Amino acid sequence: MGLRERKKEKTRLAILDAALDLFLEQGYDATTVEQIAGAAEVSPRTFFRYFSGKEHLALWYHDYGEAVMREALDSRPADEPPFTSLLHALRAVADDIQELTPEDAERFLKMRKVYEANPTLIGKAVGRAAETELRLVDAVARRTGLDPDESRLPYLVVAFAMSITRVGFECPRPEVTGVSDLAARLRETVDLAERVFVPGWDRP
Amino acid sequence: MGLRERKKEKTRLAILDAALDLFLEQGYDATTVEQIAGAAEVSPRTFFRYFSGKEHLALWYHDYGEAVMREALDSRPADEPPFTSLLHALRAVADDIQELTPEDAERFLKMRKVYEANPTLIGKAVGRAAETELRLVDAVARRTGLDPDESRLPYLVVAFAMSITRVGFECPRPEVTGVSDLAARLRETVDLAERVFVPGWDRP
DNA sequence: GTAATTTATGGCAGGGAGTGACAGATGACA
DNA sequence: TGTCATCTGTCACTCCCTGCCATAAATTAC
Repeated sequence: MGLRERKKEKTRLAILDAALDLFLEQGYDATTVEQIAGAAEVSPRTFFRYFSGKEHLALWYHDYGEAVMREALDSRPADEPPFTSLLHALRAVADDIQELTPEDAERFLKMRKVYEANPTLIGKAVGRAAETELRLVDAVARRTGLDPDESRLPYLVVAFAMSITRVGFECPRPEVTGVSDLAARLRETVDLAERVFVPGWDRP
Repeated sequence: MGLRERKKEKTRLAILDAALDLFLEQGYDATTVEQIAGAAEVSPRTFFRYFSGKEHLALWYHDYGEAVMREALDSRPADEPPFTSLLHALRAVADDIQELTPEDAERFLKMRKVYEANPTLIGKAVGRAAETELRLVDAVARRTGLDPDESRLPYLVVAFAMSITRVGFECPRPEVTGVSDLAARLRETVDLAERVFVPGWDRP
């Protein structure tokens, strides 16, 4: 990796960390881009080159989570029922969270606190998740050979899987003290949900 | 109803209709609040007194839908399993859509077209739905006597029900030509979903 | 090592969203 | 009719975000 790329990564993290600290200190809404940029020692204009906006910061781990999930999905056998595949993908996400570097884990937990203090952010995150859903529907449709214009099954399968994700992540209590807690809760929710569907419901 | 209230309702609808037409004409993003206010013959400042922003316009029917759903939920027997109650509430929403006045039905369908042309709007709508979810979780927790801090069941029940709603409304094809189509599809999705859960899964 | 090229950064200008404050207009009501 | 409450428009302001251009830094070629 060249000096240029390393520098970019450093600024990206500087902005992210500055933002997280400011959010926790004085609240998400009360924090301006100008402040974040100032704390990270870049110009506001540069901030927008790294992040599309304040919201983008808050959704930082979503894009990563989606990538993990889609990779995991691709690695499942093609003839597996899609819901089963998605649940495995969710477990892969849980595993991945646990393997975050200490720095990333700290960022992750800080962001979680920001979410707890700003319920409207949850809405934005869920909105972002809706876009992920559309891509997953495509993936599931391709895997099953179903046409999403004809069958509502791919939509349902994905929507249910995302519900499980959301419930696993969102529930504020009991309090989460580390990424392991969170991973455990996600796994637990997957286990719980696994038992409530009639076997084979997700087969075309 | 006094003259004052009638006038307010008229302005509200004037703004809404002006916005819908502009959205369809030149796109949601390209339409400014100033234009909407101008077309509705009010000042921009007044626009913001009626709607918190452009987004609020797009979520106009959500608040109403939530109200319908919660009323329907309240009217179900308290000892009914919560998921069953929610599915009945969804059917109530479907019934309600069908009974919209022709004017409201037209607005509803126009808004749907705007959504189709602006996928990011779906995300915002889903985000709003997330707030609805939290309120429904409370309602379900109260009905079942479950503590949402202890059991993840209320969350799951509500999240699954909302998934069904979303799938029913969102799926763009086959094309929807009237509110009856939409109501039918919602009912259809509820019927489909009803069969995929193991009986009694939602009982504490 | 130096020159040429690519790429990141900062500053500036400007549009659009959204809000608070105040003055004037208009319906409500005695 | 006169008083009161409420709605409306104007103004000024902050913040978000983008396009544009000049500068500075890293990369590559020579």
